[in-house]
Amino acid sequence: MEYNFREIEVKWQQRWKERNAYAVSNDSTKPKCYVLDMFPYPSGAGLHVGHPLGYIASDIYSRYKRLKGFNVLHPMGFDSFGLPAEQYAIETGQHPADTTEKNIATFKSQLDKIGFCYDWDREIRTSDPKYYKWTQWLFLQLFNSYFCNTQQKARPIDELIKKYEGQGSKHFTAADWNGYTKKEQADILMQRRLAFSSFGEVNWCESLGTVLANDEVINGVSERGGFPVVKKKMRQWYLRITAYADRLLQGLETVDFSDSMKDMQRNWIGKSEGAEMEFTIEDAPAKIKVYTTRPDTIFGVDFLVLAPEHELVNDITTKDQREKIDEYLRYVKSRSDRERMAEVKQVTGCFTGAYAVNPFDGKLIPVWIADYVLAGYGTGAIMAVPCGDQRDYTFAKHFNIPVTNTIGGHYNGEEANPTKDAVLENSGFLNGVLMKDAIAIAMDKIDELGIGRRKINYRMRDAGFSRQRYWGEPFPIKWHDGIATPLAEDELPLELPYVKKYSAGPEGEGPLANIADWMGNKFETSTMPGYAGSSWYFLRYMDPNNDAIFCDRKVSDYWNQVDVYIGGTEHAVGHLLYSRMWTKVMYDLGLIGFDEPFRKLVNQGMIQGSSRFVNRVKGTTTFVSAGLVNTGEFEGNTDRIHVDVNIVDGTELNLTAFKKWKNGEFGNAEFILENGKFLTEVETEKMSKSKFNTVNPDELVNKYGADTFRMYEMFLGPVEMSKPWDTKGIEGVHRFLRKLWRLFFDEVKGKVWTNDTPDNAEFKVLHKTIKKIDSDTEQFSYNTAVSAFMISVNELADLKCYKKDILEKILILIAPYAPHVAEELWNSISNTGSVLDAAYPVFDAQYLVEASKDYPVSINGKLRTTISIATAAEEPEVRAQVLANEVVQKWLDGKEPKKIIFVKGKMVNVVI
RNA sequence: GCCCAUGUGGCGGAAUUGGUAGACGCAGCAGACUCAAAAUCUGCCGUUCGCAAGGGCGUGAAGGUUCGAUUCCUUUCGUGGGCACCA
Repeated sequence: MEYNFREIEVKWQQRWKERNAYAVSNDSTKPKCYVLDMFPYPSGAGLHVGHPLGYIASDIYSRYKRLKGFNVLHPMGFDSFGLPAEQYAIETGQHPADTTEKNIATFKSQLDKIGFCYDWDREIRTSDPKYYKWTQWLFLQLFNSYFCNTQQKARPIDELIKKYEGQGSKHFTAADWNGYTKKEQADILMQRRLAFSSFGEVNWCESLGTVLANDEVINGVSERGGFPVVKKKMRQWYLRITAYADRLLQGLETVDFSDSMKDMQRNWIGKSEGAEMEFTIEDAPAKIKVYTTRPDTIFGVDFLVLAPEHELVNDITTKDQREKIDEYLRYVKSRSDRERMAEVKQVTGCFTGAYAVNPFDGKLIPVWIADYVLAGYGTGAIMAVPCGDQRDYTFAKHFNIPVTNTIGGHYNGEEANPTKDAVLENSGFLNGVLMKDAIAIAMDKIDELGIGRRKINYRMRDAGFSRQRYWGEPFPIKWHDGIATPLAEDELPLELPYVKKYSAGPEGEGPLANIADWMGNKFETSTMPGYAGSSWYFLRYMDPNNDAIFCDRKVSDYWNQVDVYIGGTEHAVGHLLYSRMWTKVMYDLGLIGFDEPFRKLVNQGMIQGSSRFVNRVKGTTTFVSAGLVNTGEFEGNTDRIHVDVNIVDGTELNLTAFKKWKNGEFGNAEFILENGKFLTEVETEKMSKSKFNTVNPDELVNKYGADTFRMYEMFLGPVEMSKPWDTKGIEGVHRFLRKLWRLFFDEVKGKVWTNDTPDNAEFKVLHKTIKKIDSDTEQFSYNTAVSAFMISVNELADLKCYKKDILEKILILIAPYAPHVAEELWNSISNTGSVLDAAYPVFDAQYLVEASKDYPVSINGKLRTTISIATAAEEPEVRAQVLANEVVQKWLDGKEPKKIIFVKGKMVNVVI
């Protein structure tokens, strides 16, 4: 009987499906465990080997928790709204709904072949009206709420309206409020809503007549067509995530994310404490507000820099400078934020002609504009201190602005020094004060003089929440006379209308603006962004078919937080912050009972592609093996061509397959071999179709089986680590599973397993394995767990152990990793029930007790020998044994050791 | 540029987190079984000196702390991810 994985896997997948083995109940006496993957965007390329990495890890964990007695929720769904489907529609005319449907079918069949334990009855799709009805409903909750600064939480906007009607606000009286027009009232309320509408800048491409994503803009021109792209102000929707900045920071203390992930979120939020100060302008009424975290450097300010988009630029620019400023503004408009930040070496800027007055000493300082200052951060203006800030210094040198030194010897005249440890000089009332101390003194002075105030600043901006696109959730909003009016709950979902064309509307509005019916109803024409649906999907899985509410409160109280969330770091700041914010809002409004969605986060690494290249002699059909490319006549005379990684074995090209590849494009190729082989070059790149480095899991599952595929993906390395995909090692894992099989059945002899009683050596192997697998599985250390299984099976094979008492326990341990083969063997050794619900083996330490240990003995930290010493031995005994050892005596050469270090159970080090 | 991660044999990686560097697997080499092939099994497998015993070197690079450093600190180089309309 041989290991016929194809038959076994199909059989069990069917049986599990028939008896609903993965159905999850919301009603159980068992403890709950919620294991979630970041759901995929169903792209047209299908699943590649990178996708399943995290899915397999979470599947193993789910199955393991189930064996340990938990009621496990492990769902899967699709993030099916998004830009790629729309771009594909523009290119091919196929409707996104159709392509998305097709892609999801492909994804599902691919996922099923790998044998995941999903409860498909709980599947969700963000583009399904039954789902996005609740996305729209939640948007309305955000729209109808404001952030109460006293309570530090979201409250219904009606409470604010009542307050305005009854007592007014800081800025207006109740009588004022009641006298305002509807539009004026709406505008004031809009400034407090958690989902609000305002004006923002977008990438505008005049030639395409559309707004573009940053990804669609390359070096200032559109990716499609290469047309110029400029910034344009348009009405947009935003989420007031900045209101939650502090709570998003505090919440990080309560969750189990990696430190690096928390760092990334903290940096994104970018909280800083400093002062906002006003500089008056000489001969002009304007005042420029700057934000600084270093008010101690105020006497070192040699110029001010405004962001080119700053609203005062126009007002303060002098006649002489007008032309130059306009020219500079045109230049800036063509550059993306990312370019502006990245190209630091290229110093650009322009003098406005205006001078500001230093509020402390009255010194006149020139006002410049430069693109290294971003409008979105702080006040969009900075005070430049060249002796303390390198960018300011570079700018000053480039434009010959004299540098004031306030830090004495700490400044060498050649580069800035951002120290806080200098004693201040040339600094008026701060002279002689240590900079660290001067910060607080300067703050007090600013307060005292009334020229500014202390301020906490955040780098984070409110989140743009509208897209001028078709394939997204419509906003449940109508516009009447400039007032945004929400739809009533019973009008939801507002369904996305079916269209045949996806081109932008007039003035760059979304494609919905082309629909007469839509415009007649005065519906909002933009749609929600990709992250709308993904900001709350983890709640819908709990109660996916509820028509009355997004998720019943009793159900969300039961499942509560996601216990483990698995996904890539690329979502570190976007998706994770948005879903954390939505959760906090829902918590504030009493819709759910917890305010952090994810208790623990596991970051999976990226699987990169391993590209292969062949080298062709220029202008010929002759190909040269990799080792010969830089030799003789070939040097510098070859082109490098991507070749399909699937027709290369390691680095050796399969010549027959190559000739057939791409419908025989290289059919008449000739090859110059080395040592009888044709070798390719290797490079690690992003996995992508165009680089011919994608590997389809289907092919591997067909060839080796799902169990082998699952274990091999885990064996590649730690889940958190990025690594290039290489199919080469999969044979080893397959061999291992066949070896496991042979402990039960022999190809010739048939059944070999027995009911004999195991001996101590066999129990030792088993319990060593239980201990290792249990802790590795709990800690997501799956590569070492696979290795431990291999060691265990190797040892059992060496011991010729075919005993059921040992083997059935091994089957339970391995069931989360290789469920099909485990279930097959479990059933064939006549166990009743399914291995999916077996009781997890319990580790017993008594089998691992040892009488002695081979201690490594080092001389001066270098290993020289090992000595077998009783496990219980203490220092004096060990000392005597070590000194009596031949090798140690040889190294001592008659001398006394200076010191002997003994770490019980670890090692001995003799210092000479 | 800023933020985060990472660097160990020919390759993927391991190392109880300061205590035997290279577990496990791939590839390779040698052998057994076979008419042959596949499958399987056995041995070798960082580098260098040496017949051997044994020694030197070795975790991107350079310093430092320590009895002892892949692990901690400083500096530096390379690679990957993110940077707000890709998801």
